[in-house]
Order: sequence, then structure tokens, then C-alpha cells
Amino acid sequence: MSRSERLLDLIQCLRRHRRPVSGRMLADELGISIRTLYRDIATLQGQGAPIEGEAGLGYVLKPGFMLPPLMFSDEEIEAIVLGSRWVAKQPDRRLSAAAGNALAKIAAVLPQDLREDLDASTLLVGPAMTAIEGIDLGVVRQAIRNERKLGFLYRDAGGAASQRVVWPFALGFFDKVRVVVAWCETRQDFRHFRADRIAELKTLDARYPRRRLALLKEWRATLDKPRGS
Amino acid sequence: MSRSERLLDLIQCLRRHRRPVSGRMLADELGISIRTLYRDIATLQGQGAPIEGEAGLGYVLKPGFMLPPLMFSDEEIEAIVLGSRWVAKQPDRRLSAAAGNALAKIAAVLPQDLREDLDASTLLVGPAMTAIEGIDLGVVRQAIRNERKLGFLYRDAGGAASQRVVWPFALGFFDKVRVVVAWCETRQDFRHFRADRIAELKTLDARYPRRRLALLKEWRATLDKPRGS
DNA sequence: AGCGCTACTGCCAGAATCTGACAGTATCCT
DNA sequence: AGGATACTGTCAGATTCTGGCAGTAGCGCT
Repeated sequence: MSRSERLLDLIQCLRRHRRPVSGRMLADELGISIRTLYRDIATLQGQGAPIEGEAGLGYVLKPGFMLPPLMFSDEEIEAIVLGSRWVAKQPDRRLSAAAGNALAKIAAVLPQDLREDLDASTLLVGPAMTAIEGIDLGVVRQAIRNERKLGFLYRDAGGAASQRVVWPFALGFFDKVRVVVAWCETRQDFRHFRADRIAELKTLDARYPRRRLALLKEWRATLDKPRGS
Repeated sequence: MSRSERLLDLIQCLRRHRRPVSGRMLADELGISIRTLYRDIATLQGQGAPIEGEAGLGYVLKPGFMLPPLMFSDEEIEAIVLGSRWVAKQPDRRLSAAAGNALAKIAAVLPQDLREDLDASTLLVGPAMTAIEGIDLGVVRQAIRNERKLGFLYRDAGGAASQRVVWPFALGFFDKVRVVVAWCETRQDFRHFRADRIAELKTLDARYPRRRLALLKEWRATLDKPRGS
């Protein structure tokens, strides 16, 4: 196996074990000596991979992912850039910042002529959306990723407020509002919650008892148009 | 210089010369022997780079770019995926297809757990937009890239139709409509054209006499809010 | 403090790979 | 036909990679 392939394998290995792994184990898994492993890790770190090694513990890969070299057509690049720009304009601050960072990383490695196009932004995106919800949607995204329950106060269309505990499994980006899709414990049904009507949001420690994918599938089945992706 | 760096340099070299380049010249430029060059080209092709060699001519890199290995945080990946999904829903067929392809390429290299999230689409995008313009926006994008004049029939808000020749330099994606931003020869001024009111679109052979970036800069200066990217 | 575990570095000889040169074939264009 | 060029096989020398060894340093535990 060539060295460059092995470096990618090493990242996959690190991703598999979430907890710190000793260099010895990684070396065995890859079939190389520990000395070479140290060299490989140094190379990856040199390329920007966020691998952390601590004496007495082992290595951890901070969450994130290294895309291997990938070939895109110019239209594909334009599509990615346009989309990221749209996301960067969304009021969700965390996601918006992430989109900006991703754009910067991509721009940094593009050849000169394309970078110009990108800076000059041949593709424009409409003005930012106005709705600014008081809650941090990053919290919602994280709860979805970890399958954690959420508690909050919800003010429905009529203005009546109610306390809810829900199992969130998707986040929608529609015209002007962002919508949390979840199973509502309080109502024992699937519900959509407009983000701008949510208050006092709080992640609960409890993990909800069903798999996110199963919930999503079931929810889709209840819709008229199953193609909701 | 390490081999992997050199491979990227080789791609850059190929991008610089748009017309076919002989292997001899590339080898000289990189300071390697022609034999090694052939090996490098073979390696790149093996990795998916669309390099074409023809006997008697030389090498050409089909338009497109290879992104080197790049590290993204999970939020950055989510931002890219969400954005690409939004683009994929746009009525612009070419760009939409490109977004779909880009998503497929990214999905193909994501580790299993992340791919699940992606398939399950934790992040939803609103319904596709309704407006369907009769023209092919791919033609417009290409004219913008190549700084070519466009001719078409435009039906303005009042319903009056007029023949136009314009220098297009940007494409806007707003709420429901796509807008071509251009210098209008007919009116001698900057104008916005809603894509759904354009008919009989045709790329003219003539290149327009000014640089796209200069036009864009000038146009921005005429706006209230200069931050239009 | 002392011990075990681990990350990390420098060094060196052998293994693996890469490189350049040469020879030869195939294909395209004029 | 002739010239230019892409491509392949082979092989010795250059370069890089690799594994083992020795040693330093940081962390957690007893």
C-alpha cells in the first residue's frame, strides 16, 4: 500500500475509535512500526488534520473530516460556492460562520483565475433573511446529532404558550423561517416548531429512546409528498 | 519537493496552459524527466483527474479542479451539504444537476456514520421554487465566464417587448426569480433582467470589450449597499 | 517520589520506491 | 511517408521510506 493511501486509512482508523487510542494499537492495525506511525501523524498534522496526542493517553481526532483529493467540474464548484454563500446568509449564526469558513478553505486552494471569479462573485445570493430567532439553533443541531431530548416554551399561532419536551430529528430551512421537526412528548405526535416562537430552549440530558432515522422515516410516511429531502 | 506536492503542481501547470501542452514542456517546467512525467500523469488519471493526452498534440486538462485533501469540521460539512441541497432544488437545471453530482462525490468519500446523517438529511430545504423560465441559464453562465455578449427579447414589467444586446457579468438568485445583471447596450446602462421574462436567448460570438470584474465593481458602486456578495 | 505508560525525536542501516535514460511501439497530423 | 508526440518495458542509481534502538519528556496512578 502506498504511503498516501495509508495516511487516509490512518484517519479512518482514528475516526472509528472515538476514544483515545495508543500509537501502538494504531500501528498494529495499519501493519506498520510505531516509528513510522509517528512520522505519519506528523505528516497529517502538517496537512492540517486536527489530531491530538497526549502522553499517557493516546491520540484523538477532533470531530471533523478530511476529504481526500476530489475532482470537481467547474459547475460543481460553482454550485458548492453558491450554496455555501446562501447558507452564509442565513440567520443561523453558527452554521453561517461554518459556511464562511468552508468557503475560505476552498478559496485558499483554488487556482488564481477561479479565485478571482469567486471573489468577484459571479453568482449572487439574495439579501439575508430578516427573521432573527432568539434561540441558538446550534443547540438544536447538536441535540439532533446526539439524539437528545429538548425542552422549551412554545408560543403557537394563536399566542398561547405551552411547555414542551420533544425529540428533535430534523431542521427545515424554508422561505423565511427555520422549523424544528420533532416528536412532541407533550402531544404524543409529530409536530413542527417555528424557531422564532421557541423560548427558553434547553437540552435535556436524556437521550430519546428511538433512532433518529426511524423517526425521520416514520414522519415522512405521514406526509403527502414523501420526497422531502 | 515531495512527489505528492509535485502532482498538485502538475495540475496547476496544466491549468495555466489552456491549449494542449507537450509532455516535454511540462517535464521541463517541473524539473523532472519525461519518463517521470508520464508516471505522474498516470497516477493523477488513476486518482480521477480528467487529463487527456493525444499523440501528436499534447495534454489538456478538461475544465474542472482537483481539491487537495481538505479538513472540514462537521458543521462545515453540514453547511456545504445544506447549501448544495438548496442549489439542487433551484430550477436552473444545469446548476441543479451539478449540485447533485457534487453531493454524490462528497457522500462517496464520507465515513459511514456521517453518510447516514447525510442520507437521512437532518437538514431539510424548503420546496422547489415554482418559476420555470424557458431559457437555459447554463448558456448565461457560460457567456458570463467567457465574457461574451448575449442577445435576447425582453418583456418588461409593463408587457412591452424589446430586443436587447447586453454584456452579462452576474447572475442573482433571489426569492423566486433569477436575475441576469448586465450592461445593456441598447439602453447604455446597467440593467437587471428577470430570467422568466427573457426569450429567444442567444450567445453572440463577440466578446464584450470590458473586463467582467471591472463591470461588476462599477455596478456595485451604483448600489446603495456595496456589500452585495 | 517513584513507576508505568505514552508521546515524541534523533540516528542509522536495510528495504522500498522513485527517477532518469534508453529502446521500442502506437497514434495522430501534415 | 515523415515528424511529432503519447505511451510502455526495463534497469541501475538516487531518493525516500521504514523499522529498530536509544533517549527525553509529560501525564496519571500508587
